[in-house]
Parts: sequence; structure tokens; C-alpha cells
Amino acid sequence: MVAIKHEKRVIVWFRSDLRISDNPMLSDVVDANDVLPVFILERGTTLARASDWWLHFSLKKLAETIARLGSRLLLYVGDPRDILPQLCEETGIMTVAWNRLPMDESSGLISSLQTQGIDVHVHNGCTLFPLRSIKTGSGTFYQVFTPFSQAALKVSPELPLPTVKKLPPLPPVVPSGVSLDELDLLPKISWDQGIAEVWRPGEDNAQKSVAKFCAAVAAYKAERDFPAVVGTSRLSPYLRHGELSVRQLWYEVARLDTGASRAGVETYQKELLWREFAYNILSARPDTVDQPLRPEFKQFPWRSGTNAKQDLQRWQKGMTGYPIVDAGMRELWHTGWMHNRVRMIVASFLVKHLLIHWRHGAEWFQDTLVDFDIASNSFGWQWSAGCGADAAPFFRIFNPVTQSEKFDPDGEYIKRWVPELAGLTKKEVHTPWLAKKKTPYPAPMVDHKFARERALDVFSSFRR
DNA sequence: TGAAATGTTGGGGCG
DNA sequence: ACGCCCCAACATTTC
Repeated sequence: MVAIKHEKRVIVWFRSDLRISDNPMLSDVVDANDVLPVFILERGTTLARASDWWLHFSLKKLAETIARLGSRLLLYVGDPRDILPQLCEETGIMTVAWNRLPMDESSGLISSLQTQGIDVHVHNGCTLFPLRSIKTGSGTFYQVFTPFSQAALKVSPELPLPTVKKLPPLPPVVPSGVSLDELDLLPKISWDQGIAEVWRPGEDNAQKSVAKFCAAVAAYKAERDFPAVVGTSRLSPYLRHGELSVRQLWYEVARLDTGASRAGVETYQKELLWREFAYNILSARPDTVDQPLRPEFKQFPWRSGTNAKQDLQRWQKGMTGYPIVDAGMRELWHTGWMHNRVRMIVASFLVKHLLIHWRHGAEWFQDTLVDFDIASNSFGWQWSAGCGADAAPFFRIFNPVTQSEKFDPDGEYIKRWVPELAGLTKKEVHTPWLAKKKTPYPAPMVDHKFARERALDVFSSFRR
């Protein structure tokens, strides 16, 4: 008896998983007869400029890697709901494999492909656990982080898969794609210098960064809140583009979960679980990408009109008059990234001090962050605004001066990004409006005490 | 992964 | 020695 080898032909669809190590959709197809690796750029109405910059280089490196594995990465532009069926028709391939993302069901993609007779292989490749597999006793999704993380810690993530060494050949007919340059991901006017100085995209650099972070993870818990030092992992852009597998990262740090490193490892794993929590929320509630999870917030009286618009612009430019806020906004603009502690401060300032809709903050982050992640971003903003899952209560309003004194005591971070204040003492730098020396730096755009009381008024009367 | 207001305690200066 | 006040330090409550 000779076993019949069924013909297996697959399109593998790369999205936020631009890697070959621990990539389940790739492991699925290594024994196929032929495989078409594709990436499809969706041109939305909003730009994602900084993460597009990153994507350009990620795709370049991924294409080189795939070439080394004996295949070729094909690039297309358009709506995957149109492109994938077209590719199936042209190649005669009737199977598409990918790693699942939170919005897959709501986008109508799966059902649309299946009604066209296309077989869909969906893998768990972007999260620690299969999306929505962590459920409460009654089968609903968790809305509070602590019980979610406790439930998650009772299960182990699947072990990382071996790195793919070789890919099957391309199909006989290869639909023509576009070149990387035709994706038009790089800026036309050069605003990307600062970003290029700080970041090195690519799976190889992701691995180097993991090794570097692991060597410093013992200090994570103590140093992660101080933006002047490199105390955080800085792995978020790699995770967002999937050049790094979150499961691999989990196990790399878990190996160090002992002795002096224990607290650092466990604190960091908790952060990875916050990401996981955000992915699960978005998966269960895809509308929360731009709608509040708590529906009563649809009626919230956010400020709007000309004044609010001007205030938003001052925030975006880093000209609020609060040094820690402006340092963060300028770090973001110049490097495509902002320290996590400072993200919380600037977000609180926008939604509580200025009463501007969190959506505007989320859109600005979408435009400017190299690590822009649709799940983490909407989750984080809703958390800050108080309308999301396990959100900050309405009365939790960060004092930008207190936070600055606490987490940037010497003003080192502030002076790095707000050089106008370099001449002030470490005491004065948090409150330049009280300093003797005059600087060209603006006065606070809104008084803290006034803004705090206004926010408490608006939020508490809204609750009634 | 708050901040500010309010309450409590205890040491030290001083008459 | 004693009571009184001040106030820093810490704790609790409220928003």
C-alpha cells in the first residue's frame, strides 16, 4: 500500500507577524506542495505614518529572509476581502493560512472567504493564549484585569515553535505584486531622522533587543517608571509588527524567574498580560476601537469647537506649559515612541485637564507611534478616560507637577526634550512659571487646580 | 498604574 | 514637672 499524499497548496498571509521564528501559520505549511507568501497593504483613510516607516523596513527584512528560505514575499495593495479571492482564482490555491487578530471576525473576512469556497486556516500567533480562551466561570470575558491575569497564570502559553528553515516553492502561477517602494510607506519630507537614529526594525534586531532586555530584567521593577533611564524593554514596536513572538518573549524572561530577577520578570510578565487583556477586550468588543466600552460614555460632554481644537494642537506640539507633558509629546514626535509612565501622564492631561475626547489622543498616537497597536491603543486610551475595562476611576487625575517630581526628580528627561528649560535648577524645572529666570517656554495652558476641579465637576455630574 | 483634604500621633520647644 | 502649642510624619477618607 502506498499512502496517498494529498496535494497541499496554501497562501500564507503575513500581517502583524513579520517573522519566521515561532510563527504557527508558517509551521503549518512547511510540508505543503507549494506556498504563496503574501502581504497586503490596506490603505485606510487615516495615516499611520511612524508605524508605516517601521513596516517598510520590516517588510524589506522579511522579504530577504523569505528569499533565503527559498521562496519570495509577494506584496499587494488593497482590501484583503478582494485581494485574497483574486489570488486564489489566479493560482488555483483554495487555502489561506494566517495568525488570528482581534478584529478578524468582525471584519467579515472569514465568512466572505468561506462563502467563496476558500478554506481558512487560522492560528494563534499574535497572543500568548488563543483569543478569548481565557473566560470567567460563567463563560463571559473578563472586564477586570486582576482576575483575568490570575486565570491566565493558571495556564501555560504554548511552547514556541522551531524557526522555519525552508519554505515550499512558489506556485506555478505567481500573480504579479508591487515593489516595496510602490507601497509608499516612507515619508516624502524627511521627518524620520530621529526615528531612524533610535530604532532598528527587523526580526534579527528583535532577537538582539530581547537578549539585551533579559540581561537587565532584574532592574525592571525598580527602574521602569523613570523615563530618563532605559528601564523598560523597548520591545513594543517589535511585538506590534510581530517581528517578535510574544510567546517566545514570555519564555525567554520566564527562564530568569529566579533570585534577584524574580520581581522584575513577574512585573514584566504582568505587562505582557495587560497586552493580552487588551487583545481579548478588542476581540470580544471590536466596536471599542472607537466606541467606549461603557456605553453611557457616548453621552459624555467632551469639549469641542475652535478652542478645543487649538488646545489639542498645543498638546500635540508639546506646548502645554507642563514640562513633563511636553517632554513626552516631543519625545513621541522625534522618536516615534514615548515612555509608558509619560503616556499615562499625557493621556490623563488630554482627557481630564483639557476634557478632549480620548479618540483624538488615540488618533494622534496612531499617527506618531512606531509601536501603534490597535488593541493596546484603544484600550489604553479608554483606560485613561475612564470609559474602558478596569479603567481609571473618574477622580484619578494625574498632577503633572507631582508626577514630574516623583518620576523625573532631576529633570533629566525634561531637559533632554525641552531644551528651553536646560538652565533651570532641578527644583525649578518642574514648575518653570515659578522660576526667577525667564525662559522662552510657554506658561501652563490651564491651571492645574482649576482643571482638576472642572474635571471632577464634569465627571461626577455626568455620573448622576 | 492618584491627589488632596482631613484626621491622628508624638516629639520637642517653651512658659 | 507639666500642660500647651506647633508641626512634621503618617494614616484615613474623599473626590
